[in-house]
Amino acid sequence: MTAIKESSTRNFNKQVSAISCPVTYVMNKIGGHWKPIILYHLSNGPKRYSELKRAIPEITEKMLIQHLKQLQEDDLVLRTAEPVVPPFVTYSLTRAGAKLQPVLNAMAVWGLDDMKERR
Amino acid sequence: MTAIKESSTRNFNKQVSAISCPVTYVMNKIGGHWKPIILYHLSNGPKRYSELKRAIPEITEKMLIQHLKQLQEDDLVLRTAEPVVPPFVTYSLTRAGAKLQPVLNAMAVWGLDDMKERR
DNA sequence: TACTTTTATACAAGTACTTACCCCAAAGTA
DNA sequence: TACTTTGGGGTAAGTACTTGTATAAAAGTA
Repeated sequence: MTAIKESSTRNFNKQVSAISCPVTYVMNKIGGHWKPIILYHLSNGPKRYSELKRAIPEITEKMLIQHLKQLQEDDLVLRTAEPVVPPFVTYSLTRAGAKLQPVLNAMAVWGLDDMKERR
Repeated sequence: MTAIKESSTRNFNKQVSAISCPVTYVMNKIGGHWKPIILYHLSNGPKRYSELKRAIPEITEKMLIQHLKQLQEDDLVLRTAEPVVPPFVTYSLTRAGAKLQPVLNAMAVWGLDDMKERR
């Protein structure tokens, strides 16, 4: 799962900066390329793993799983597995994750507007 | 400047996905750890290079310059240099950059709230 | 003269992110 | 029997991100 050194200079810096800058705090939680995209797709309601995969065809399975795990650890996403075969796993937003909606919406609005302007 | 291969699989995927998902489009422009942070600091008004450096002590000069350049290329940030020695360079948001304010504000609001909840 | 200031650039090395490919369980279906 | 389905795990290799250190110009200051 690509372990991240707890004590790297990098990690330390990111943690320090999060204390004083709220945007830095947010980026530590949902930064990176895929997380906001995953959260955006989940904001329309819970989805199965395979549905997410279809909704975001460009992401590899590895990345999808990895980010879903990190989002679980940060308590933004909830994983619900039913013990059947083949597996039936559903991902949904937690309360904290649901609160990200205004952020994701603001992003989507800006994105659509910017795409239009540059056309 | 760490050239990025135009034709990497990675790049291709990111471009493809941007077409259908507005959040993906946004992440292609302001994704990564530092860009939103830089934009956030510039949203309070234009700043000199050295002011940005002081405002974000955890970023290295390399990263700061590199991201400022990319933001210029994406037409989100404007660089204004006065031809004096020592140099006097000011960075400010473009019109498109200024429109990101709702996004950055939504982030800040969520961050402050989440920090409070988890205390 | 030597040191400081500001805004960078260049190169090497380390760390993280992403892809590519192969593997698995256990029930259902051909 | 053999193949399909779902939700992953493991490893290696490639690519990008980040740091660290050295370097520069040209005027002002000690």
